[in-house]
Amino acid sequence: MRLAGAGPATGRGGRFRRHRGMTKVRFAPSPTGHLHIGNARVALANFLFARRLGGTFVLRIDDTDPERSTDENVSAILRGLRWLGLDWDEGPEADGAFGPYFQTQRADTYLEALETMKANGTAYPCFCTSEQLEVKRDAARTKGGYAGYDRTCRAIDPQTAAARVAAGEPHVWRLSVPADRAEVAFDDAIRGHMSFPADAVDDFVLVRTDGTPTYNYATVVDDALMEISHIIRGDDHLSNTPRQILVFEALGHPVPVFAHLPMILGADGKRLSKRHGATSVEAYRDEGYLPEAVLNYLALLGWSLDGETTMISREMLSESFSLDRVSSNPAILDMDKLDWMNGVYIRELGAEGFVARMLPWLIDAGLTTVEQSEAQRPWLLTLAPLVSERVKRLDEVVPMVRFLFMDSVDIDPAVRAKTLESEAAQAAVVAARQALAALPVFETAPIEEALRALPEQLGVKAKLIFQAVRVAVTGTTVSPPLFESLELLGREKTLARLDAAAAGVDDAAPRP
RNA sequence: GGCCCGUUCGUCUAGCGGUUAGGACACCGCCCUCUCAAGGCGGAGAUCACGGGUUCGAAUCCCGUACGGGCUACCA
Repeated sequence: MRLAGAGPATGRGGRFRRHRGMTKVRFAPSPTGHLHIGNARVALANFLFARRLGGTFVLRIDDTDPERSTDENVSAILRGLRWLGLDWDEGPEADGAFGPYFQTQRADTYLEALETMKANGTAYPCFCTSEQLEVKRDAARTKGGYAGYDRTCRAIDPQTAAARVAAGEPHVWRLSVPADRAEVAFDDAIRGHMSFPADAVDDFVLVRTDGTPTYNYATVVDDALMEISHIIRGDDHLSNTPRQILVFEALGHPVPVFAHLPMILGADGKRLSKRHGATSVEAYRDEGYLPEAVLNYLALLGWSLDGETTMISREMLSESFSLDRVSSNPAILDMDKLDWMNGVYIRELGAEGFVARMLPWLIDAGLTTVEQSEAQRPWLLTLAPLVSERVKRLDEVVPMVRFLFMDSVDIDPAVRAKTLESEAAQAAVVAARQALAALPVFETAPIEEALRALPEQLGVKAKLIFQAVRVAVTGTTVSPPLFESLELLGREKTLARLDAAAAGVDDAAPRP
């Protein structure tokens, strides 16, 4: 493989200096309005690679399409990255001596680089119109293998071409693929040796008629000027790599190391899209996933530490991530496993941590307020372990604890019929009410003691009694542990609900 | 069409010439148990896409085929 030194003469490539053995990677999303989960994984790989090697992680916004580059679209990307804790060393809202970090603000840079390529003959003007090209393309395709632009304008002699350009004739600038080049090859850090026939690379457009750069051109100019040492990206860019290598060489810049990550697919094996569920990182946040869980899960998608270890913290990842353990086949997002992992992280939060995470959800649901929660703090800390053990996602918390915050509960008629309307259940509710009313202190241990005495007293199965009380008090057949729940609810509400459960049945189905 | 990439339990993966093909999620059963979870124990689940080679020996190396994916734009 030819490196810069052996490449075309640079003429005046002074700005394209060699990177000095420093590890420097970049994540360069286009501002689509959200951070896609697949992109997040690319960002994570770059972040971890940089951390592992003590290198620099650059965030660059590849917004060659100014339409999309709104403040909101950009900040959505930044929010997503920050939520995951992927801090960048250089880029928007960070320091960096290589900015600006928005392609829309680097127009002059691309034109300047083009001068280098004009001077060393690696770029030439093309006057073909889009319509002409389309005709040519169709003709070539129906005939067989299409091999890109037919290089018509490359044959125009330089003086003539320069004159036409000077005369203001509309034109684009194309890369001149070296005629003597047989192949373009490189060693991918993940997939090994890659080789492409040079004639599979066409003289693609570098700069459009309107003077704006194309992606494959702009990104190379930026990677070169920002001294990126390793380009870690999705394998949808694998086929673009030979094109980009040729531009690096034309600019007289060393070619970075490439690493192409496999893509993430939906459950049906197709490219991930909306119908597969959440695709944006913020959607995962809104569904109650913890950033540390998403991060851990994402890291394991296409990468493994040893094939055994699954729970890996960000810190541990930063110490152990390596490209040679990235697999090269695409991975399907398994929401079940993500849910499981999220549950593990939730359980590891501890009471304090869990309260901190669930509080915004409670407030959002209108169950409490910031002010109230201060006073409720000890109560919330008691509640935390009862709930954290039973949820996989934070969005499950509100439905599970709602009964604790309401004045009364609604009971589904079918559930009521099944658990509360039998005579035994009615007797149990009444007996439980009496026993609980008589307790000197309304705490879990005495509550449990009182209720456990009931089965023998009444000659009824414990499960029937507990289930009746549970439904009466929580409104559902599934709830956090009963005795603890009653303490958290408090005597007053508990007794009121037991009364209502008895009365409710009487109203609905008066006994003879 | 052309050029590239990929293919180990349903899913994520370990494996890098000799293993009873290992682990995790999901699934099933048992235990624990006031429901649901969590936890513990056990189980089922992969002719390593297929066909040829190379080799004493192949999931591992080579070549084909099939299937999936990407690129092939004055999109990124």
